[in-house]
Amino acid sequence: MSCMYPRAMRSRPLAADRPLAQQVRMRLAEGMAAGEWKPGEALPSESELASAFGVAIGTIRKAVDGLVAQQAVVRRQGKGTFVAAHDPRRLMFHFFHVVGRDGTKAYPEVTTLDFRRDRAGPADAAALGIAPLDRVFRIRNVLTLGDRRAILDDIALPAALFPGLTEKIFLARENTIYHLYQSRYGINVLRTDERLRATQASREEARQLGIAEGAALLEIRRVAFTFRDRAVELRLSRVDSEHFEYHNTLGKGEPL
Amino acid sequence: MSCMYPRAMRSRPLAADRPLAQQVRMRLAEGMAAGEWKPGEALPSESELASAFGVAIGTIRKAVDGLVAQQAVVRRQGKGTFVAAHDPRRLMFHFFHVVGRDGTKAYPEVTTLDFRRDRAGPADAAALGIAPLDRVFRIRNVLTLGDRRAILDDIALPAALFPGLTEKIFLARENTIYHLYQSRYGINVLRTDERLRATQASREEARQLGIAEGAALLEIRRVAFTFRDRAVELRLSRVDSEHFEYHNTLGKGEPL
DNA sequence: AAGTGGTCTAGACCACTAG
DNA sequence: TAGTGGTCTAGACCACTTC
Repeated sequence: MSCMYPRAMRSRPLAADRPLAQQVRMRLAEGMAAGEWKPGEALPSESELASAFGVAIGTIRKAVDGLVAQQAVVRRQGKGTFVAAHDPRRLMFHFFHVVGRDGTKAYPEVTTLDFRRDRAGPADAAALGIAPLDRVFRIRNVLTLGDRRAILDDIALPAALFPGLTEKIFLARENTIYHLYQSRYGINVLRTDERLRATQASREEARQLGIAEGAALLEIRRVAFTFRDRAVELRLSRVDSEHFEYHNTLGKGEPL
Repeated sequence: MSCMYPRAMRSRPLAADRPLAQQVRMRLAEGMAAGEWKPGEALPSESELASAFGVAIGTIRKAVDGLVAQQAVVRRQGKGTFVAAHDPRRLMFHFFHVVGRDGTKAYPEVTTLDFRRDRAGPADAAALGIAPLDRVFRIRNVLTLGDRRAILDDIALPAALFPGLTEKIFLARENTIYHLYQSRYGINVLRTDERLRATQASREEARQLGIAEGAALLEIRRVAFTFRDRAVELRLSRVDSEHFEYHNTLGKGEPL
């Protein structure tokens, strides 16, 4: 006698034809994007999710595996599964690849030089996936690593994603800018796209970084994305290449 | 009545206490590192592996999942699981991140300027994990992208990993240098570590790249690793940053 | 003791590939 | 048609956390 093969959710209308686990993963991702579970909060337990979605617990586990691989959630044995929060290690992985040439790996200290409201130019709009003339916030920061000015950052944020943001709120943030994105706006950066090139310091750049005009600068143009590949930040970084470098490891996974 | 819980391999001596799936993955990785299955060849089928290792097929699948994530193997439905080969897409992912500033994404054409036997200096030795004065091969290449010289490469290879390599063999290679590593020496690059900084072209660099002395150069110092995190190549690249840039995406995984 | 994630098993059916 | 990987189920036991 053959076994029943109960296909849960078989009556779901929009269920595409993707594997169940992927469908579950997308539904969970949407929930996080919509703020149903905020960064740091716990998702329902796997058995709860299994009965809620009407699938086997193994399918839930596979779905969550995908979210873990994306670093969208973190599992803690005996406690639960939590929406990823920006602990320092996560920051290091996703955002901060600049290290001292001598091997130093300090966390940067940020000083904000300027904060203003503006409208997007054509290049900003293309990078951020918004319309030209849409509102943006522009921020200029200097990042210090170990008592030395290392990086000059120009950041552009689509104002639509950061309702009510003001210079006061921005400057009053407790931790990093990513904590702000996350805690106040529930925005979690999942992917970044970076383009690097070499330039030479302009007079103004040299002054603000405390280096010589014409010194070698490493320029990084980065776009950060959240759920649904929505761009949340455009950042132009200029790194003092005399004392710092960009470090990148490809092909991770556990050893062997 | 409770179910039996047959723990296969329970008598294995060195079986550490790692999960079964990880043990299986490591055994498979060792087999590939030892050349038991060479790049492009098929592994035994999952059911064969399951009975060979004495574990459930689901455990084999989990082990292979890990190898797939590492890009050490590729699955093909209906055909089998194959040791990764250096198709162009894989190359693009692991090795080649330089693109035209206008968005061009061509494959590079390589011209070898020099090939010689030498001994490792202290810096080479440290990067490659070998002893100073160990034998190395040194190669200088110029890479051309779309009719323009783009990159000047200085490569150092530990001679111990490339027995019998000669300039003649090196120059007679059909495809890329990675095809050579793979087809002749069974070496598969799984991980790379890259450090980038900005410099200015020396007189010789300028001459060999056909650019102006003092022009902005993007310098990439890369170490490539194979199984067991063994370093197989040290490469110093200098990129014409006027016309090209380095492109990097972090946090992949399927969308959403 | 109860609840959570972590690992493993056993076996079903599906989809693709080849002879 | 036979064999391969791809998906899903159902349920066992293990390890960690909290009360």
